[in-house]
Amino acid sequence: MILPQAFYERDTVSVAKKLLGCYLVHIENGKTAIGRIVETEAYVLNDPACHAFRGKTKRNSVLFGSAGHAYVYLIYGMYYCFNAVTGPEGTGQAVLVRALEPVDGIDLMRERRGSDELKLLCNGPGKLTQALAIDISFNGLPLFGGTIQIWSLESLPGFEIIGADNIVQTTRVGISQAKDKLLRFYLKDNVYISRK
DNA sequence: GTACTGATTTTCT
DNA sequence: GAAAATCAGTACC
Repeated sequence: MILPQAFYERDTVSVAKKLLGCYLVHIENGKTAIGRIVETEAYVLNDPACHAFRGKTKRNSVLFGSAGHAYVYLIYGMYYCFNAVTGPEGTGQAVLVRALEPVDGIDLMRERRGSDELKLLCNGPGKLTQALAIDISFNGLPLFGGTIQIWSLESLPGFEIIGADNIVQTTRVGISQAKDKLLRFYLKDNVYISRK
């Protein structure tokens, strides 16, 4: 099923954990690329590392919109990061998707990434946007019915339910503010995460 | 194996 | 002018 908008309206940390094991799907001109989310980070209220912390700007305006939309921005002048807006509208919170396990459209991902190595296709925020061809034009698009969607397959037989025992909680990557907050989550023992 | 560097643009000080 | 939610390549141990 496609995760409904209400899924994203809950608190950001819960959404970050619940997104683990879900599937990020990009369908474009009949070409499909799907990855299983294995690593996320929460950017929350009163969080100096969150782009919304210093108020609304042109770049982060989507963060202050309603939950369940994509927040995409350019980082270090060359890579895009993909987030899902969370929480009550206007609070400026989001979950950053940091790594995917390639599931479908793998040859397409290899082509876009210029690499054959499965483990290197989506194991980082800049890499997964490249593999799924996500760029700034996706900023603000809904995740519940557009060209980019997030699916949960938990209710189907044969798909693993992710519990607390399978989630590792640790500190976020690449930030200098609020370094000590434990707001990064990844699937235990998964080889497709960006780093230990 | 780890460590450092260049690429490149938006944003804020 | 500096820093930023990064990555790939190179140098060196």
